Amino acid sequence: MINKKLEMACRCLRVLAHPTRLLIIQALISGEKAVQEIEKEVGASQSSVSQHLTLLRDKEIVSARRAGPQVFYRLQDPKLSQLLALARELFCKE
Amino acid sequence: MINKKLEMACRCLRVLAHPTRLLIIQALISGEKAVQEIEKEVGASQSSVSQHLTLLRDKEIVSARRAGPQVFYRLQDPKLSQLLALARELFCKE
DNA sequence: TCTGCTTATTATAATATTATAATATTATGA
DNA sequence: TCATAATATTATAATATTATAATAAGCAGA
Repeated sequence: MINKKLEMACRCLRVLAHPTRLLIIQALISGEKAVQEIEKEVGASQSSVSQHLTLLRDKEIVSARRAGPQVFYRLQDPKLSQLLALARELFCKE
Repeated sequence: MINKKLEMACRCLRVLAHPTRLLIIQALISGEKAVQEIEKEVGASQSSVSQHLTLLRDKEIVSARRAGPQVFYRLQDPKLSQLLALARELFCKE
């Protein structure tokens, strides 16, 4: 009953289902940002943000580009904002 | 930064992010079903299905209706199938 | 190469989630 | 009330996730 695709979708959803990671994704909807900027926006520690970004990268939800000492992250698929909008509609009623 | 609505959306997403629970939701897209039918469709034990249904009920993702000895479950919001479709598009590529 | 800045990794203790087994509840018919 | 079928709850051991602290690694300018 439980196949590979279902497992993968679950793992991706689970990676989305974390407050800090949702904030990171929210921050990236307006465009790519360096880790430092993300840290400030979401208000989490360097290590924490880096680890969350690793999880998001592993699931190919975000991708990274190095520019000198900085690493810029961006969303892989703009459909992600649709997913977040739907989640808001469904789960943030009134 | 992290507010109540965000927390709630996270908790709901986390409840979605489980293989058995996704199968349950999938099974309910075609209409309401008794627990027994759900058990058969998803291939999980009585206790397991019941516990998963409790989590889904707690988050108001499904609702229950008792009819004699049976309890029928259904999806609260048809938008859920849109969410699943989007998740499939995003996370079940090729 | 040394220094400073940015980001990543590792280790770990605390907490949360899960599956299973056992038991309890609820409803119905004999 | 008793027996049975359907569902729910509880307890618990195994596993997974998380935040924090410490350390490492990558890059650029002096």
